[in-house]
Parts: sequence; C-alpha cells; structure tokens
Amino acid sequence: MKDPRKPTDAELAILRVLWARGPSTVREVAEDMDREGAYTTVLKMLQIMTEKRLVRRDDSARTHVYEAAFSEGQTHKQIVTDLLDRVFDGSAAKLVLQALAAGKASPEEVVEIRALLDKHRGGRR
Amino acid sequence: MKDPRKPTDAELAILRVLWARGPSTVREVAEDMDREGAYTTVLKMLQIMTEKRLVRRDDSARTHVYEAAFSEGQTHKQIVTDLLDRVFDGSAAKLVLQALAAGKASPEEVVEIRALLDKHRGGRR
DNA sequence: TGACATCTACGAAGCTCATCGTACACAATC
DNA sequence: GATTGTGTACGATGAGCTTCGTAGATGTCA
Repeated sequence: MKDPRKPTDAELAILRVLWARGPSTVREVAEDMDREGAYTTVLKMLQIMTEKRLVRRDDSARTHVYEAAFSEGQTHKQIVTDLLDRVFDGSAAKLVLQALAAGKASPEEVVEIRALLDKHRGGRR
Repeated sequence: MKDPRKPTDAELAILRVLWARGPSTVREVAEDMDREGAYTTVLKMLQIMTEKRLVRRDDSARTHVYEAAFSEGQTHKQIVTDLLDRVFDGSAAKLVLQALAAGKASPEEVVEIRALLDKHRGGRR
C-alpha cells in the first residue's frame, strides 16, 4: 500500500462514477459503466478500494453504499504531483509545456490558463 | 502492446539514463542507476524494451549498444496526452490548474509558463 | 591452452491488477 | 416453506511488470 490516493485505471473509472453520482450502491455504479456483466467485478473492485481506503463503505444496511474517500480535485492533484515527481523532475513548467505541445489546449483554454496564472501569482505576492 | 510510447516506471528510469548518456551499453546503464546487483535486471528490461520498440539495439558488436527510440520530449508529450485523455477529460486547463494547485511551481516557473503561453498563442494566430 | 572475465539469453518467481464464476446469506412472494 | 431475486464474500485465473539466478557463448591474458 504505497500511496492510497493514486488510483489505477479501473479504480479511476469507478471513482468517476462516484464523483458524478455521489454515494451509490454497487448496482448503481455497475449500471453507470456500460460494461456488460461487470457486476461482480465492480463489487470486487469496490471491496478492494475499501481496503485501500479509496472509498468509504456504509454497510449498515444490507445493500452497502459506497462513497469516494477523496474529492476529484484532491485525487487529480495527487496524480499530477506524482507525475511531476516521477517524470518531470518536479518542474511544473515542463509539464505545462508538454500539455501545450500536445496541442490539446484550445484557444479558449489558453485564455483560461492565463487567468489561472494571474490568480496564482496574486496568491504568491 | 497498447501504446509503445507509454513506458512503465522501471522503463522510464532506464530511458532517463539513455536520454542523459546517449547510446549506451547495459553495463553503462546499470552503473548509472545506483541499484545494486541490477545488471541482469537492466539487461532483461532492455531486451523487453527492444521488443516493445522503446529502444533500438545495435548488436553488430558483441557488446550491444542501446539507444532510446523516442526523444524525451516525444515521450513526455505522449505521457501528458494520455493523462489528459484518461483523467482530465482532455482539458489542458484542468491539468494546469492542478499543476499549480499542487504548489510545485516556483514564482520563476510561473514566469516561464507565462512566456510559454505567449509563444503558444503566437503560434495559433 | 586453461583460467577467468564479460556478455547475452532465458526461465522462474513474486507481485499487482482486473475479471469473473461460484457459493452462500437474506428477503420477498406465492 | 419452497422458489426466486438480490446482495456480499471469496477464490481462481490470466495478464503484465519487475527481479534475479543460472546457463552458455565469447573474449582476454598469462
């Protein structure tokens, strides 16, 4: 159990549903993931994620209800921090450079990013 | 073999050495990674990475020489693109937001990022 | 040539992830 | 109270990753 907040791909797929739906049962999560016949898979994943403390389980009723233990923002931040350390020598600038170089930023987003920077610099003053 | 350009952690560690050193032998790579008694491990990794086309091998001499198949920039871009799609709904702005929120960006880097943005907008015109 | 160093190849083992089948508990319904 | 539906628990499996030991080929040097 290295870092409890760095979910795998399958875990992330489930977390996405939980973030969107809020506390949910296994059935609800499974149905929100188009996948066929995946009920027990989702159940098992949620059980494992409970052990890992990625989700919280309310098992007071017969049908358990699961809830993400960390917010989407916290998790994303954790993922980025990890990536920064692991791949980009901790340099946020390098990462942003690649994000832009990837050509996935629309002009609107560039404007948005600039606004973020303004806010950030403001906070640093 | 899903995406040949998305290396695992151990692969990345080796690629880092290759990017820094240029074409290298197994021994050279192994020595640049402090790890103890890792010679055959590095060899095996390089063999696997050759199969995956992550590195190129020159086996004309008895001692083979390995070279990264993709540049550091290409690889980083690939990693970021993947992350963007997998985690951030393809939104570069969300990713940058988290990078800044992670608090890993120094004031100097913020300046640097701003310069990048200027350049990027210029390219878009 | 014989001893030794260096190199590649290969297989096995331990691990995590992800998936699914099966078993069993409990509730509702007729 | 037997059947059917819905739920959890758990084990097995297969894939991929990483590590390392061992075997065997090839070069070096006294």
